[in-house]
Amino acid sequence: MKKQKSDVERFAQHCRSHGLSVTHQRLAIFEALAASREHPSAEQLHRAVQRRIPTLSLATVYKNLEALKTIGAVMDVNPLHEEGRYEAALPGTGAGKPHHHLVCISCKKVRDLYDGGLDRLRIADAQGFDVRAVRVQAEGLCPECRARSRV
Amino acid sequence: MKKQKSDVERFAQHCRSHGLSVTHQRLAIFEALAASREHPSAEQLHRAVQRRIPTLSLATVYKNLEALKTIGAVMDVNPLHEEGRYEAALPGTGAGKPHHHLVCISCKKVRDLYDGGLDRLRIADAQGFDVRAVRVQAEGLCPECRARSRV
DNA sequence: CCATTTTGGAGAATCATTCTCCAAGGAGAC
DNA sequence: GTCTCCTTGGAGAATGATTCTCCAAAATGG
Repeated sequence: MKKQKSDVERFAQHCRSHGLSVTHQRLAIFEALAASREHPSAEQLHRAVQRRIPTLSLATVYKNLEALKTIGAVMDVNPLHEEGRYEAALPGTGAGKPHHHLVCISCKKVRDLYDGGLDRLRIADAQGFDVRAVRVQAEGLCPECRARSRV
Repeated sequence: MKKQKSDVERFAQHCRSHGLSVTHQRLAIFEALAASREHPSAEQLHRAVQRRIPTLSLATVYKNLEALKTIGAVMDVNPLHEEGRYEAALPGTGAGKPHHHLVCISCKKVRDLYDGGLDRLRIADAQGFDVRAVRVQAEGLCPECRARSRV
């Protein structure tokens, strides 16, 4: 079909214009990701693509996801997945009250964000989920990393 | 000081009422977490508490964080930190437009959430951050997990 | 203080992710 | 198409975070 072709073309151009070659492994990984609405893990993508390319190694999936992230063709669902981060949750600890987070995309620092306006958010279409909490995560560069990147 | 004492008491009661004994390791870990505004990792907490309890093992920190999570005294900053999750980000892939996420706290499934009302959020006090993106994460039980938990 | 559970410490085991090294495959020039 | 050059892929080892196993020590309830 025509539409499919043009998506592949767009991807190929995006890669080439950023200096990445277009291998069939890379293309297959991207196609599998774009076709899924599951926000898959590297392992799930590996399994999916292996049906087409049985020799595909898991390390290749990781290498390609990393490469595609740097050219903006792929995103992490979450910027804080490398190690667990915790906060106290008992009243009196400061974290007892509802709050949100500022996350530095460079150094991964997290700051609390208290903003009454964000506490009244309503989810219009919860798709059958029983929503227990709505968290806002504002992602950007912290003051320290801004200063450092300006040097 | 009086205030300090009462926080410790509150923590001890919370533990006992949930069937957890109150060890000095557990208390020290909670105190270190409550005293920090850094949203520390397990490793950072371990280093902090070791100054008071040099023999404390890292495994103990993990075991206690897990135990305290189940009684609600501690929370993860992020429910998706066990493995990386990805999405395509090129126009035409559906993930190109701004969107938010519904996350199941039980099975960790992620669904896209398109809601124009959430795209206009402004951060009142960005604390010097250069905010690049504001993501809303609605956490709760997905339809499947709701059905399963009702059995 | 005694008996019963729960917990802590040490290190091995596991899981996700990254790295190393070499051979194979793409991209551009002819 | 063919020849280089450089990027990429595959295999498996290495690393880092987290969990498990096993036994001794400490907490709880009487």
